[in-house]
Amino acid sequence: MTDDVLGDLDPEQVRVRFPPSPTGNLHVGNVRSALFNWAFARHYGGTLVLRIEDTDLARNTPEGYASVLDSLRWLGIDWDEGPEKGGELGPYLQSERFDIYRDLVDRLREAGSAYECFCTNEEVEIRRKATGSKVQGYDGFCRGLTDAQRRAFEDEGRVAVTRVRMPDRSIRFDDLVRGEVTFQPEHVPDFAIVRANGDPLYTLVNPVDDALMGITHVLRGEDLLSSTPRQIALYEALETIGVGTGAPRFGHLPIVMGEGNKRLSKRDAGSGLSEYVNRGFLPEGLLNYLALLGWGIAEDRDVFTMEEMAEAFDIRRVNPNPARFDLKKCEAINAAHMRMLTVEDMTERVLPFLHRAGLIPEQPTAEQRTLLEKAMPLVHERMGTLGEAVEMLGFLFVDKVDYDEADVAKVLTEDGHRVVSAAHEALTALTEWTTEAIEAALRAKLVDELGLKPRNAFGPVRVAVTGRRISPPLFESLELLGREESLARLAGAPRAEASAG
RNA sequence: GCCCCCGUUGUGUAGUGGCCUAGCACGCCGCCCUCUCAAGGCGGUAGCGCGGGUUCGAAUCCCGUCGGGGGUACCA
Repeated sequence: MTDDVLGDLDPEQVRVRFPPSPTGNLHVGNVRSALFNWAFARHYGGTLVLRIEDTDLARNTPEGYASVLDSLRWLGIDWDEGPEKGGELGPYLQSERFDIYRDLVDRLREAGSAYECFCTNEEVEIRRKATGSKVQGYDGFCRGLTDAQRRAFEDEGRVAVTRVRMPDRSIRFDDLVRGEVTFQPEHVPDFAIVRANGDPLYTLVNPVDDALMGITHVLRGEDLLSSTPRQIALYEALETIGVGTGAPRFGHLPIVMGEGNKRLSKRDAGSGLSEYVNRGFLPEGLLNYLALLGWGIAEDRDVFTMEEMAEAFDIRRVNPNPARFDLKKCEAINAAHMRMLTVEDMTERVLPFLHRAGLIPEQPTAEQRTLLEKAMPLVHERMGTLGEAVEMLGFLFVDKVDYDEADVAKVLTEDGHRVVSAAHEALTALTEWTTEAIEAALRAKLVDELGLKPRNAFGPVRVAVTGRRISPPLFESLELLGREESLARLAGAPRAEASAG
C-alpha cells in the first residue's frame, strides 16, 4: 500500500533537515521546527541532517554556532549528519560551500535558467509606475539582454545580480499540512540568487543544498510558504543540469504566535530557548509542549515522551492553524514531566541550580547530596521547574535564613512569637528528633494545649524556620534541618515591626 | 495594494453530514482533602466569526462576507 507522504520512497530513505542560522539564542519557533523534523525522521527511521546556514557573514557569530549545537544537545534532538557527525554530503556549513554555489550558478546561467540582471530597484520601480502594473517584484527586464547590451551596462560600471528565470506557468504543490497550494506565474517574479558582490543568497543555497543533500521532505514554518514556488522552480532548473531529482515534498507548519495576534518574534519575552533552560524547564517538558502547537498524540492525552511522539508522529495530522504560545500550559506540561522523574534523577538535575544560586559548591559534599536526596520527595510534586528548588529548599542549605519580609510582617507578630516560643519549648523537651515525634509534640503543645487552629499554630513556626509562609511540609523539614539548627532558628526568629499606636 | 494561508470556549485541540443537549487538556471559579503550597478527587465557567444556500438533518458540503496571520529584498 502506498503512503502518500512517502510516495515511492521506503521509510528509511526519508531525509529531512534542520537548517538554523547561527545568529545566537535559538528561537522556540525554530525549536518546534527542529522537533517536527526530528520526529518525522525518527518515525520513519530516516535521516535528520543538520546544516548551518551561515551565508550571511555579517550576522554570524562563533558563539551562535556553539549555541545552536549546545541547544540541540540540551533538547536531546540528535542529528545523523552534520557538524560533529560528518556524512557523505558535507561540508554542512554553508560558509564552506561557496565554491559549489559558484559552480552551480555558472551552470544555471549556461543552461538559461538564470541570467544576469543590471537593474536597480529604482529603475524597476519607475517602470512599474509607468506601466501601472500592480504586480510586485522584478519585471524581467534583463531576461533577454544581448551581449552588446550587457557590455553597455558593464561599461557604465554596473555590476549584475543573478536571477532565476521563472517558468511561465502556474506552480502547484501538495503541501503535507495544507493540501494543494497554487501560485500563478505573474505573482512569482524572477528572484535574485547571487548578490552583486558575488555572495550567494539564501534563495539559492537553501534549495541547492537540499537538492545536493538529497532532502526528501521539507518541514518548515508557514512564513516560508510563499517562497516555495520559486524554490520549486529552482529545484527543477537544478534537475535539468543534473543536480538532484526535483523538488522535495513540503509541509508548512503553523507559525508560533505570542500574546495577541503577533508572531512570536525574537524580541518577545519567552521567545528564546535560553530562558527556558535557565528557569529549569525539562527538555522533554518544553518539547512536549511545543509538539502540542499544531499536533496532538491523542484526543484525551497531552503528556507524552519524545519516544512516544516519534512513534506516533504523522505530519498529515498537523493542524495548519497558527498557534499561540501559552506559558501557563507550557509550565503545566513541564510540571507533569517533573512528576514523572524519579527522585534520584530530579536530585541530579537540581544540583546545578542550587550551585548557581550559591547554595552549594559545584561539587557538593556527600552530606549535602544526602540532604537533597532526602528533601527531594517532599518537593518533587510541588515543583514546576528545576529552578524552583532554590526557593523551596534554599532554607536547608543556608546558615542564615533569607526571611521574606512580607511573610515575617504577617506572621511573626507578638502573637506569632508566643507560638514560636511555645514550639521551641515543646521541641527542646523532645528526646527523639523524627517527623512523627516533632508533629506529635507540636500538636500537643500548640493545638491541644494552646487551643490554636492548626494553620495558625504552624504558620509562625514555618516562617521562623524556613523564612516563608510557603514551604515543604513542616515536620519533615524540621527533621531534615536537624534539632540544633531548628531550635536556633526558633529562638532567633525575626520580629514583625511593631505597629504604631 | 497584491499574493498565499488560516478561522471550534481565554489558550491548544477532538470533531470529515445524524453517536454533538459539541469531547479532552491548560487556565479560571468553587468544593473536598490538608500544617502552608502543590499533587489528587469532585463540580462549574465559556466555543462552532457572520450571512446565505444544499439536505429530512451541517461545526462538518457550497457560495459570499468579515476577521486574523504570513509574504511581497541584492534578510533568512
